[in-house]
Amino acid sequence: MPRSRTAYHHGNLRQALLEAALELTRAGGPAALVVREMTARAGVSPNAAYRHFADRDALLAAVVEQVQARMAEQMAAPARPAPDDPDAAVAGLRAVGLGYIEFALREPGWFEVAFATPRLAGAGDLGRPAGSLPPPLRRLVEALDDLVAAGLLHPDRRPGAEWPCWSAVHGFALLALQGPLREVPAEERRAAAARTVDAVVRGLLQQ
Amino acid sequence: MPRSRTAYHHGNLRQALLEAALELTRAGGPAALVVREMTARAGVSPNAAYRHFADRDALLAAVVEQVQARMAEQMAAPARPAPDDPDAAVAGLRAVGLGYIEFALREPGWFEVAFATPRLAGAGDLGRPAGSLPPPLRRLVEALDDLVAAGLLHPDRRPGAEWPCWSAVHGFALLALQGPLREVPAEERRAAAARTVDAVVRGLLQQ
DNA sequence: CCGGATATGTTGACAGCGTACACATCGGGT
DNA sequence: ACCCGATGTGTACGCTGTCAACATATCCGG
Repeated sequence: MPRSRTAYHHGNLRQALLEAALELTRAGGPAALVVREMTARAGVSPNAAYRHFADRDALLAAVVEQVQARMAEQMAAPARPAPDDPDAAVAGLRAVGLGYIEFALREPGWFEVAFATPRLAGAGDLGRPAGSLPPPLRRLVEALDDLVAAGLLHPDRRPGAEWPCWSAVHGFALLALQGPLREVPAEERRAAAARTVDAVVRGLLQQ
Repeated sequence: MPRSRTAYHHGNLRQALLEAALELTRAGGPAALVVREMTARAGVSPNAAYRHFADRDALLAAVVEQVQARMAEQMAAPARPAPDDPDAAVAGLRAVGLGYIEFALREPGWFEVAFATPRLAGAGDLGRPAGSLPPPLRRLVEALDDLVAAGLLHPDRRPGAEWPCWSAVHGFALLALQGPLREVPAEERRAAAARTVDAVVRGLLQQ
């Protein structure tokens, strides 16, 4: 409810600024988050932003949060498999990995933003409070738990299983966005993505 | 031969600038490459740099080249295995992967620099001119070829085998440098690195 | 041996960036 | 009815990369 648009007080500028910031970073990543441009799009003077964010870093952190949420939404979310369906468990893990890569390729700017923070808040301890993890990571944790439930991954091997998976898809995404994989044709790239996910999943199951 | 140090003409400024740039980026990555600071360290005015580099991007490209060379030097280079030694071939591939990760952790700034280029020159076509590939990549190509020679990887599976390997170690390095893996203790991190390399190698061999 | 051409370094300036400080204006509680 | 805190504006500062004009050292042909 933006009540009196008195032309001086905006209503809820914070929201408007965040939307402008999302628009900017979508096209150009974190580097495209320029305070003056963002405030101009909101029809406001540059310094107005400082009533809502301490500095550019704080602003970026807020954008990161928004982007991570969208990322989780857009990552394919198939129904979790029944505990006794091994094939579905493996398929679920694969889907999480490919979803990660797909998001990165579809929204390069936002993907870069999602990691543009000194410390990815609360992802270091993969510990118990599963609900407090960044949403994309929670998907991965669940898929691995399902793998254990299906009897495909020994519980002893469960701790730390996130890292190989995350490493593979994260690395692939970056090679495809900023690295040499950008120059290979889309078809071949898609095959490479599938093979990468496949290799790490297979390797994980047999360790 | 820096002959007359007449205090106006430097001798070979280009080299001095590159060394200053390496020093700066070593500590702070590409973002720390500040023209004014670099020229100051060389004892010269800011604009002097423009006699040797078109602009900051060209300068960065030159630094990238230097860093990639150092990276190749520092990546463990064990003797290539005999064509009939499967264990040695696998060990070789593992060493390349772990060397990549080790370099990234030992020289975070330089590692970031190594990828701070719009297009990683000539890495897109993993094609024939093996000598023209960036040095770190060549190591990987050789290790995979050795795997084929040892009969562990079917020649049909050889093309594109670089991507899963590179993805895994690259992703791991970034998660460890800028991502959540930074917060986990070094011991655990080392184990995760080994497991990641292991998983992808194992997965690759069984595809 | 000398004198202009050329390479190389300096000076000064400009636009764009994040942001600190002082001031203007609006909305809500006493 | 008033005033006070929240919110937006204007001005300014230091930092960045980079351009244009100028100064100086080196080299090459007469």
